[in-house]
Amino acid sequence: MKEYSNNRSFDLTACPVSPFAEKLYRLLQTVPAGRVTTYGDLAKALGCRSNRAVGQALARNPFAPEVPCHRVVAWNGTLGGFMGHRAGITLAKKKLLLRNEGIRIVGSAIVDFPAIRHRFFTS
DNA sequence: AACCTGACGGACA
DNA sequence: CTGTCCGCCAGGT
Repeated sequence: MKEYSNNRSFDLTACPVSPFAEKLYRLLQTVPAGRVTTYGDLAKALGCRSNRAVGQALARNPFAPEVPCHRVVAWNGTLGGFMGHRAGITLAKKKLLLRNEGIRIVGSAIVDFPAIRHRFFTS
């Protein structure tokens, strides 16, 4: 069963993760459907200077789709750079998930990316 | 502790 | 456009 006492909608009891990953997942959950974010944005918001560390944590995300890792795209709004996907999540499936949330994709690029890019820092 | 890996991002050929 | 290389750093072994 899931516990929500700490604003989490994933079960850390059943599947413990590192503090870094927990922070990341919780942050990612603030990205609403229909919006996307990037690895770099997540890293920056976490005060982490390694976007790779973010990607690594997302790659092992055991809480999909509660933790919407499919809303994380490359810095330039493309879905590419998805070399070596794991956990059976394919690029095609991500496209479907995103399109199901109203996000339009042409080729491997998100249409109107800057407009639907979620911003963690108010500006 | 040392080493390897990587769903990144940038630079370069 | 493609392919390499490198810095980044958390996590796994």
